[in-house]
Amino acid sequence: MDNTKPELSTRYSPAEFEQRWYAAWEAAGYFTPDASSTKPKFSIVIPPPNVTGRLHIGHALVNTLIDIITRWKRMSGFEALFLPGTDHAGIATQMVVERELAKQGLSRHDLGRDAFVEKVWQWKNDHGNQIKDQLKRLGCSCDWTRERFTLDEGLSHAVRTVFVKLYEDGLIYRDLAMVNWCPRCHTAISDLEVEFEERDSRIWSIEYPLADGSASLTVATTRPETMLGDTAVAVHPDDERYKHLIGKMVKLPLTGREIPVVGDAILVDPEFGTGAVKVTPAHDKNDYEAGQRNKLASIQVINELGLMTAAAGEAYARLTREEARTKVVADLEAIGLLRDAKPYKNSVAFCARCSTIVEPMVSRQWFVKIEPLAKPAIEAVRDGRITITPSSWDSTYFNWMENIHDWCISRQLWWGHRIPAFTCGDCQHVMVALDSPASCSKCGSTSISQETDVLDTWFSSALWPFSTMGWPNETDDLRAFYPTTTMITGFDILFFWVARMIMAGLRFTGEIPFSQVFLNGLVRDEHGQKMSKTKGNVIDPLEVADEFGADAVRFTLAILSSGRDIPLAKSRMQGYAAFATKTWNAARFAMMNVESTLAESTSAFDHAKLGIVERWILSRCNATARDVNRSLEAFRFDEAANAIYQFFWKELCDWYIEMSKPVLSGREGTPEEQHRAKAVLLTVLDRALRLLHPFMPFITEEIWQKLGPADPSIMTAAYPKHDASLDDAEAERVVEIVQGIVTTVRNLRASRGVPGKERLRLHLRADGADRAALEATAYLLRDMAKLSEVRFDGTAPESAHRDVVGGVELALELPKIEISADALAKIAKEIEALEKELAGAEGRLSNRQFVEKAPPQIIAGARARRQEIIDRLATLRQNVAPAGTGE
RNA sequence: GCGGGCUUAGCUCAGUUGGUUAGAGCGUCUGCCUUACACGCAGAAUGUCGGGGGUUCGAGUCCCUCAGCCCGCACCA
Repeated sequence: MDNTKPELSTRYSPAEFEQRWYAAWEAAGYFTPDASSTKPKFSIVIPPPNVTGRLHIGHALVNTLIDIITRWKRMSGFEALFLPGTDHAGIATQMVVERELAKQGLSRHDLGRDAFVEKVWQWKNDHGNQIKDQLKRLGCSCDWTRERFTLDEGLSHAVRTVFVKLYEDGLIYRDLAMVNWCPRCHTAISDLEVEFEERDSRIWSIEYPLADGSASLTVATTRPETMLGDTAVAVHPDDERYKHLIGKMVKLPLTGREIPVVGDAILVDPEFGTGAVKVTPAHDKNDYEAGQRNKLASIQVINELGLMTAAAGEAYARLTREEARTKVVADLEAIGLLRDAKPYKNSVAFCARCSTIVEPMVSRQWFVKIEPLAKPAIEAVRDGRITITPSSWDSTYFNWMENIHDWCISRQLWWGHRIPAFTCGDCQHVMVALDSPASCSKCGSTSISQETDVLDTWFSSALWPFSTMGWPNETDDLRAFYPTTTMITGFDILFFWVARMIMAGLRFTGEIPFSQVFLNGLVRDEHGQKMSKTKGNVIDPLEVADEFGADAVRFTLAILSSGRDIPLAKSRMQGYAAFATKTWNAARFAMMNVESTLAESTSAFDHAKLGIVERWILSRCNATARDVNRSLEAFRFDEAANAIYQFFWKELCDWYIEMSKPVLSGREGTPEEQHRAKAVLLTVLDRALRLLHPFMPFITEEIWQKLGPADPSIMTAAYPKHDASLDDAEAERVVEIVQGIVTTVRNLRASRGVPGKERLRLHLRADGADRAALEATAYLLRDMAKLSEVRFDGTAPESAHRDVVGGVELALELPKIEISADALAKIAKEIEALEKELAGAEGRLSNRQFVEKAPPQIIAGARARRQEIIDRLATLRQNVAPAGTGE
């Protein structure tokens, strides 16, 4: 009770305190959990963003949700770890640096491998902190002392360890295979990194004459340029039209090469097209397999850069695929062998990274034999050790895992984990080991060279939950925080990342990497369109954080986060910035009224002596704590945020603060009551701020600190939990009646156009406890409904307007203002609706089946409702009856 | 082809194990500067819950079916 009352500035200006609080929290070490703590552990690892990237709204969403859960757990008594870090993102990062080099007219080959890699590291050191600063700006409570990078020495060691183990277990093999090749990235990519898109194209029919000139076969293709590499024509072995041709030779147009007609029941569907298929084993997956079956030659006519090779013929060599296509079609037409070129829709494979058309290419690559890894990973989800939320993703997960293909893990890049395979220069013996062997284990030669390929970035990401904790070493962190508790990430990387982490975790740590997976939706614009720079509908999280405050951005993302698509608009953020302002102003009001600090006043009131309004708000606050905790348990961020929003704004501000004003100002009640009201106001504000803190960390800390708390920071204060002893059904029931009466009177005033300053007289009829409670709170009715007096003596005049609220009959004396036609029509409409409902209720209650089968409480509810309708109809009819004829 | 999802107020979405009276935010309309807040207060309007059928005493909720939209996987001569 000093005279230095805490104060908040009159305006909410998040820029004044958000960054200040982040720095203070970090400096105080609040983000850094203690692995040796005896508290229960909660841990979550960040989905590592690309180290060269900038934070986009999708990152903001995921990390906000992670931070909400982490802060909530931390306040709920857990030793909580939010482990941050970044991903080296092989292709993307290499591309960025190559683009930089290109500006100087250089390619990576001009620098050489070592110098180029050094250049990328330099780039990483110069630009890799951007994401970090952006996460800080959003308030993410990451433990920066544990920050990791997928190319750190520790994580690289984990990658090599895993590679060696898988190799030794026979789960990694190197083989010649048809892979997806990106001519632009100049590397193989995995099936997942290929995106298919429907394109309007053509299907060309080409005539292939038999070598003996006796006849010809017509084949169809969507890629005429590949005909230069055809090594056979296939027909179905049972096809009566063609079976006699099997074994004969065809003269391949434009090249003059003779190729055989083969029978292949797998490749050819006799119903499709002409029933004859050209076979290009070097450039088509199915043709490659058919080539193996039929022992066909393979002629590579397209090279690693997507250019036609010498084998395609001098006329076509060095043309691009597109140029070759045009020329082949023209040349065929010129010699009269092009039958037709019909418009055709087909799905084209693009590189997910650079959108170049992928070229199927045969090359020697490293693969992971995935089925043995997938099986236990399927089990872990099937038996519930890992839960996926929303659960509708289960079947997608199973569907993919059960039909999984071997994973191509080698990339022809320079930036990444170089594959720890070593080849003897003399005997070609291949050794896979953590470190470079000094000599060949077979022939003793010291001429050893390491594999030049690097690993798919996702190979290292798959280890992230344990490699970041120090695995394969038995570290304190690994013991304390692994398995992690929760994984939150976008559903788009369920296969890329989540599934692979589960497989890797089970295989190498023998444990699930996390027990809960929450898959969040994808942020779209307000019309559901994907955000993209070209469309110009991108919302930059940093920009909006500056405009509305990081708290508003976080709250908006949380409250919109349900669903697969998250339609985001700046106007929504503006709306929740208004909520922050509301919070600020409510706190200002409280501070103008309270007389003690939070530290002094906690539980400084005797609950038994509290008035009904105080009991009510404490009960509501308690129910909100229950709802918020329950929603967060279920990852229903939208429900949780909404529960706080509704409680804070509607119940706390619109009702409780208004209802407490008469007592707080001293107009009503005793000094003791005033004292208690102040204590309750402070208590409820404190609890509300704590509930809100995970969503809006900055504003809650700024306000809370001004309240003179006992704890050093709200982020380490206890999160409110439901306390059954604070549930007060009776207070809630009574206050609901009070609210109902106030609302009814306000309604009538508005619909009758009663001027705001005119005070009206209200008559109430209630029994026993209700009457006592209403008499005790009559001052509230007077205040909030602008009444001159509230009477309980049954002296309401005939002309008064009647209504029933929660069993309490009310009669309002209205001035002689004609009921408007609108108001009358409204009442008539309501009567009509009630009559309809009454008929329904009566029909139901007189239905024997309903009475026999429905549960008792439903029947009781129906009876109560029927009575309510009857009462209400009576009052409504009375109100519209001409004066004097009413009963 | 296989698998999954969506269709609820003008817009964007909630709606737990079926319980009859379908909610929120934003927007719209009306009246208010009431001593925390006009980024505010009070009040109001709006839904054949995509169409049809079924199960049930009772369906937005379960089943079937039709239509439209979306996503993933596979295939595409």
